[in-house]
Amino acid sequence: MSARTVRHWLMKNEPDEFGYHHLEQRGRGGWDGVRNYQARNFLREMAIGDLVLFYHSSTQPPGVAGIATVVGTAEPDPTQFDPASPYHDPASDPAAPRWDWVTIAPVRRLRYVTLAELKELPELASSRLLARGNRLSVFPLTAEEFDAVARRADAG
DNA sequence: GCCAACGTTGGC
DNA sequence: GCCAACGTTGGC
Repeated sequence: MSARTVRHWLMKNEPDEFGYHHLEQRGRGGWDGVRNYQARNFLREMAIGDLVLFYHSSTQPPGVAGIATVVGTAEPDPTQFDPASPYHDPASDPAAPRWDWVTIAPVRRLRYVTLAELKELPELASSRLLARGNRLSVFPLTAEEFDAVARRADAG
């Protein structure tokens, strides 16, 4: 038995670009476009079986749409080498790629939990999710934070 | 559309 | 190494 316990994460995306419904349609998907070193380093810490809250940002209202799980660990994000991609990074050396992605798959859709609801959860009061000025698109949650959101969704 | 917050870039 | 300028994020 592995001693490693499942870790919990939150990942943000704009639903118009890649929302939870897209993940459901495709079955699995590479999480491309992360171009922030701190977020990338979190991607590199992810292990298969880790659980992810899939958050919709820059939409009205923002909120958590579902649960996903990591099915593929970090590997080079191909969009960094694609000149046609908005995520193209000409400074990234193919011999030492700068940016990674992970592959995730849906676990279950949640009743949509809006940001306004998240702000009311005492378990999230000190979470990075609600921290002022937090713009990171990938970051860890505690199991307590993750469970509080799932319970809120299930409570209707 | 506005704006606060933050990361990155580049001149020095 | 500093820091001003600039670009991006993301809620409102």
